[in-house]
Amino acid sequence: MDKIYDFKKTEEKWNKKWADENTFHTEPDSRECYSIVIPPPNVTDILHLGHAFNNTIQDILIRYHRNRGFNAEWLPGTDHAGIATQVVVERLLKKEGKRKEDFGRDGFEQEVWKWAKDRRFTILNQLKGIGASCDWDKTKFTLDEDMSKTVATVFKRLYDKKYIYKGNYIVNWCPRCHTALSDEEVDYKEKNGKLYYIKYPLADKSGYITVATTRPETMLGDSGVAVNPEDEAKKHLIGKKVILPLVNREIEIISDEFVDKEFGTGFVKVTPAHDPNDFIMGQKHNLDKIVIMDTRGVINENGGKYKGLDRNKAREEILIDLEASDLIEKIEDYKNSVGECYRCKTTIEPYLSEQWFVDMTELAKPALEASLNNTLSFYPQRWQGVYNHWLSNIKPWCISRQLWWGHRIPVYYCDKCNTEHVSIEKLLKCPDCGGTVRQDENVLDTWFSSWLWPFATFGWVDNSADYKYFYPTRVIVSASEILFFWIARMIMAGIEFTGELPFKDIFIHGTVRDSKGVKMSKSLGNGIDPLFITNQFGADALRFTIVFLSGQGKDPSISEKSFELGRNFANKIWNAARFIMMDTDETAPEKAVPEDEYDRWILTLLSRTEKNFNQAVKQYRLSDGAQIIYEFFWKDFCDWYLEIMKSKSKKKHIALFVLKRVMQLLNPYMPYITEEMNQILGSKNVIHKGEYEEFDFDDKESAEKIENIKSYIIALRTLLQETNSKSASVKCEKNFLSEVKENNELALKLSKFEKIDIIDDKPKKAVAVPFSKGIVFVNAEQIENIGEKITKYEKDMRQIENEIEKTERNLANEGFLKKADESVIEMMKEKVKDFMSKRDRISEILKSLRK
RNA sequence: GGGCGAAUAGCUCAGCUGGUGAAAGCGCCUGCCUUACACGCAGGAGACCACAGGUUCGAAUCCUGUUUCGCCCA
Repeated sequence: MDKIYDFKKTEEKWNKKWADENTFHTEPDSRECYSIVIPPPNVTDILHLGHAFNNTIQDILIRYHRNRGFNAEWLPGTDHAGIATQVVVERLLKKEGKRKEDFGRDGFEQEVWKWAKDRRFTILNQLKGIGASCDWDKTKFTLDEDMSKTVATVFKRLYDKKYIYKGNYIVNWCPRCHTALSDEEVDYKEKNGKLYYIKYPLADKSGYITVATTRPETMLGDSGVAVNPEDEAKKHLIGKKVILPLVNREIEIISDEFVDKEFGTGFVKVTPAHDPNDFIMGQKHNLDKIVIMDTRGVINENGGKYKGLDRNKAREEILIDLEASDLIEKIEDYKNSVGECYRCKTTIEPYLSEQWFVDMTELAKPALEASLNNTLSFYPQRWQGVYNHWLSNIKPWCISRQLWWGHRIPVYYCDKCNTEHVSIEKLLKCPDCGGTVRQDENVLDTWFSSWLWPFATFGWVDNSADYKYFYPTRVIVSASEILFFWIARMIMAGIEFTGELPFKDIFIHGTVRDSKGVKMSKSLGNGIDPLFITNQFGADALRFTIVFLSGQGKDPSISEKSFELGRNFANKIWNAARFIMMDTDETAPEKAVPEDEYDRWILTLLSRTEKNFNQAVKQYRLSDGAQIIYEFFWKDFCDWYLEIMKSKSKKKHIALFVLKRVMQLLNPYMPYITEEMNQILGSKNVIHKGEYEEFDFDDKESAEKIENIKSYIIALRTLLQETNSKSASVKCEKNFLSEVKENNELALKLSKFEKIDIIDDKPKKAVAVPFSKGIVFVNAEQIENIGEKITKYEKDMRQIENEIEKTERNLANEGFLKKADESVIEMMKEKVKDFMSKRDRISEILKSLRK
């Protein structure tokens, strides 16, 4: 075996084997199943550290349960990502000097398919490289035929129930992408804008009022001015008319409690077709909704002389004209948040248009109920509140997008008999009159397919065997950003269409950040490429490190250097195994037969480790799980058990046994090296299909004994470092004498002293170090830094006395004795005893120092 | 503006329903190439658990307020 672990060789080997044997594919059988569906990455995505983190978590859960005999199914796939993909392809075409209109709708769709065909697998192939054990045969794409059929079926059901409807609403409109955006697709950014105070003359020529606005160009579409009914100073103007400047339209002053008296002048212009709040006000007061721009953001015929100007140019012109008529009172600097298209960063336009909506009211009710009665569990729990709050205030979902890439809305219009039909199959003729029909131009919001993902992917629409067996899934693993528009909606869809929750647990993990705590992003260039990490440190190292460093639901902060942690751990495992298997062809035994107290000690610790580990994974505390194994393996097993084994020339079967079990525990975190070790350790089965059996072993006495011996040896090592002497003395409690004698050889070897004397009498002048059962000394006439040592031990003394005092005060307290648990009182008594002997030891040391 | 969360060693953080002498990794200091591992070994320093009150026999842990930071919603 090599001195340094060669992860590349191992990873290549197992990746090939797993692929060749299609190891992770599974079919329904009699076992209990454990299934997860992947949050489908966008087809435009390439693997970043966030994906690596998200998928490592899922893989750990899947492999853990596969090891434990579940029929574990992890279904992979990708999302067609409507806008994102269309934008990418349009950009590519632009480089060739072409526009999508040059191809026509069908032609363009084909262009996108050309691009997406192989792209669908890019990120999934990258996932294979980090060990993701997905069932690749079941890979899905949201535009697969059966997925489309599911989407249309679901659309029809909701349409027939009248949950889906068409309506004129204010939506977020991107004039660049030329489509409506959902709230989630808009990024709001604080911007330094201006607040313009514009005078609107009263119609009766008795003066003017002043309105304040950040978007003066929208005045072309004003159909009212509003004041708060409680605004005493302005009350008398309600019902009066003003003349809208530049347009010369007469509009009314209305009252609405929605108006903020403190904003601007207290007069608010109302533009129902270009502002969401104004839209609501307009509905209430029956104001005209005047659309003043086209879908490209260019002023239309309702804008009079400004027609044909881009919205930004129109603003400039309007300000010049207002200025010329002396209608601008003042202009102030003003910070406001402006919405941008998440794709192309164009400022979005609130725009009145006809769109398709889903009324979510009824869908939300059972989804909320499932959370309130805890049928759904959130990890960490605090997300439950966020979820509940959102579902309690749910709004209609705008599902139409003016794109060419996606699921086209399955609605057909017959112009001959003026009817509207929804059809799952493509409709060619009007079912009523036989006339030709045309399909709705819009496609559906990408999330309209994603929300069906957990059941659609398993074949719900055909009521397949997979669907019946693998659905519902067990857990969804996701970041918090998509709790609402994906997770909550999947729950609603699951209940509505399958009558079941799509998963029981919701595991929300953090966002990966750089070492300074800044979110990793392409634009900042602070991202770490997971492929670079797997090249440099190995996939196991990548997986282990990222999970090790992330608390439950916490944002892990990570730099390239961080991954040394996982690499070093893999190397430690490799070398421990190399050492154990040196000069032996033994393989790991099925059963552990301990031969001495060292064996019983390490087996006790192993058993405790396994219990803690299983507990951690069950509660989704995966980072705890990693740390539990790390600590046991490195600190207990390598640093002590193997060293003891070396010194005492012990047999190797217990070491082999422990090593193999640790490999089994660790397999979900570091699949490659553990698989490799498992094979070297003589196992025929690959770990991930092995069935884990509980291991129980408990010998408290041996455990305690060895801990005391460790404490003794550590004290000797400290002493050696301080004195550089060859021989030491030990003075200890009587009940520890036999251990000292029996372990003399071991103590010499591990401490590197050449001789240790057991003494009773008080030492003369000496350097001393305390341990759990006594003191170790080196007699010395000259003691270096004696002052420092005295100061240190005096400090210790004060602390110990404080503790004793505190604890004794407790034990003397009636309230404590009455209310505290028996075990706690016992512990406190034990603590006082311990501290007292510790105090004695230190005072003895101080005495010998002061002589 | 409303809601949620965080604040523990130089850094990243653990500490589960109050009873621990506050844990770990990285970094730092000292000594080691001890034939498994320098991607290592041994030893050590370093934390009045953000601040102010309160509840309790007992608070890093529960409550209230303050400060700072983050996220979400409007």
